[in-house]
Amino acid sequence: MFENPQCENCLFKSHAAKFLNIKQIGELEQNCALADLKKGDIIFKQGIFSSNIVYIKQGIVKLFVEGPYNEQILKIAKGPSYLGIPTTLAEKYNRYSAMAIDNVSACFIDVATFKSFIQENGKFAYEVIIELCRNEINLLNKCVSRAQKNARGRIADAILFLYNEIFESKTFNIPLTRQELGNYVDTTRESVSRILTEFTTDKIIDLDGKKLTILDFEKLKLVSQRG
DNA sequence: GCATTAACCACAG
DNA sequence: CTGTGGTTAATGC
Repeated sequence: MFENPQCENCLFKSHAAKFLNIKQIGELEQNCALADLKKGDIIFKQGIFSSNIVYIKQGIVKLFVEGPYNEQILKIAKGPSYLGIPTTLAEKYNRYSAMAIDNVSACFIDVATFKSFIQENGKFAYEVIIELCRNEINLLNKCVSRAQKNARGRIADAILFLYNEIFESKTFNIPLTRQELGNYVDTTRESVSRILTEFTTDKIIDLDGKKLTILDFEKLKLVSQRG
């Protein structure tokens, strides 16, 4: 009833997987399972043993940790993207959780198989490293944003991030509640609400519930820098 | 002092 | 789940 996935001709094949040879593709097909997830589905959970690397083919996910008071959103990501490489390769128990915040199509890859590709196939490994590097640079930028910008600047950054990295369109539905957006940019849901209405009255954005349109891109970038 | 910023609380859709 | 108003604390002229 469950067939092995067809990795060779996958429409969402990762950059790294393009370098796998026939034998390795065969191993991947044997050791990987597909899942279609809905908004709100947990992909993996903090504190729980995990033996899979997840590859998101399509869809949007959030990575978060359960902090002492709130859930802290570490990252919003969309497919195609690997998920959980740091926490699965370096740790026994997951250090953070991942949840689908949209419909997601994901592959769960056996970690031993994934490790063997890294050890046997330099080009595959290189592509994986590049993805990890990009993630790290993004996190560094977020550190600076968090430490040195005020709430307006951080929310402007979040809007720019959603535009640049996730939707690539000036109109999109914010995939998070105000509370989650607050947890993402280190502020409260009240401040998010207030600042978004400020941006609306300043004609920087247009807002209708979750539907956001960037009206004044230059001004938004200015707010990102100066708050 | 005075202004700004943002968290916390409460209440209403 | 959101938006808004009041209050309060911290910080910087």
